[in-house]
Amino acid sequence: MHSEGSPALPTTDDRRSSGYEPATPVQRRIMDAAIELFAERGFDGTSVQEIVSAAGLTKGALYHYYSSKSDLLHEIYHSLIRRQLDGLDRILARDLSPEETVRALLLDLVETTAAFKRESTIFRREMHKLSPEYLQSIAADRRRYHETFLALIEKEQRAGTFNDAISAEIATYTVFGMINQLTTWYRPEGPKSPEEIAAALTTFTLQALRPA
Amino acid sequence: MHSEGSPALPTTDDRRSSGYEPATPVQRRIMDAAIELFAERGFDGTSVQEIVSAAGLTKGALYHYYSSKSDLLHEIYHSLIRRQLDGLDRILARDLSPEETVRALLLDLVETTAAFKRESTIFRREMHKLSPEYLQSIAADRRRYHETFLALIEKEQRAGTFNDAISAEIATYTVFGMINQLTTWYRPEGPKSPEEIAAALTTFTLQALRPA
DNA sequence: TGCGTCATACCGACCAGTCGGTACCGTCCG
DNA sequence: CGGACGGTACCGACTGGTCGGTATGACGCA
Repeated sequence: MHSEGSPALPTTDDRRSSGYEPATPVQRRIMDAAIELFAERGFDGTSVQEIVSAAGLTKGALYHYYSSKSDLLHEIYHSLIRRQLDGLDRILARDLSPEETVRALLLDLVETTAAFKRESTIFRREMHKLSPEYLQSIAADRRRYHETFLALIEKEQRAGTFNDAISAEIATYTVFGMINQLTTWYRPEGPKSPEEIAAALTTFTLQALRPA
Repeated sequence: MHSEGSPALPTTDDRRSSGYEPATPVQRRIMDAAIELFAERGFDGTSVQEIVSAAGLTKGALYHYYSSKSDLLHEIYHSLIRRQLDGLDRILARDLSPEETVRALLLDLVETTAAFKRESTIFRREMHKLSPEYLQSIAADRRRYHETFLALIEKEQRAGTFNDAISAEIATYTVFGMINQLTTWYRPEGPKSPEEIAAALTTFTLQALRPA
């Protein structure tokens, strides 16, 4: 159906596969400014001029590296999702017990969300602004995380180590809802460290799932 | 409308407290269009022209009833918050047991969020766009709900009927996070009714808080 | 007749994106 | 060794169009 240049989707030959950082200092400055402003004023509430001014550059520089304003948003989402999926795979590869897997996943989710709070905030607010095809790809990634977590709980319920009177689906939604909500109240300088938050959330979750 | 007769206690100050609806049909049409479009495209992503076109009117009509575009947003927030706080007060007035209070609160939150899904979505995404003074007032309302719920849990923990190994704060954040997350996955035509969702969430929460 | 209600026409500011141009680099030829 | 060459990085003025908001007046009902 696409007869000519369609929006660039993320491809597997990403040259920055060893890291998530932009290639040049100028790109880094642009992304930093964009993340800061998008998190503060929203995507539509931020003008390209504001971004480049904050970065101490001009529009020429931005459009030299990025094809559009949405391109910036795509980059932000992409690097965040990639980071989270990397965490998921890394933890699954460790082949821990279900309980320890839950603990490790929650820790990773909390730490990632805390460390990239602005990006997570943008993602939470502006996900719906993605182009349909891009949204589909991102949604698939998220679903994978969701399904993995759900399957983990359901398996243990069948084995009798988790309480099957609890809806695994609701439990999953609750956990991810809590993670998303983090961006609204977590403060780096606040009294609770990410580790403490993750520990408390894990206790809460495992306590709810503990057999009757 | 619920058949169970709420006595509709007329706590009337001069404002009409019996309903949250705009006074005139034209206002209703404007608000409906605004809610629909804000939920779909975001506040900044929606133009005033689009709102009045969708409502079959012109800008003259909108600016006759509302002072600005932000005013529409304020109205949406205000009626939603008022509805939720009314629910809170109504439930507290029933003086139920703590467990039943939790159950009733969660049911009301889920039902309200489901019934006003678009408004809740807008609220979740665009809260930060409120003017500082308005934000302060809305935040105070939210905090009241939060503090009430938190105090409820802490009181029972001291009484020994809830497990005090659980962080009451994390539990509260988790519950409200789940409610907020509802707007991203709840579908009126979906398999789970608001009542079922509320029941499952209540079970999950009370199970986690059950003494060791 | 007077006022609430709404339409029409319009404004200045600002928008994302473009384009001609420039400064500075390594490279290669003479 | 030097100077022409070409590519990358970036500048900043500009464009067509859209934005939220306003001024003014017509229409109908009390």
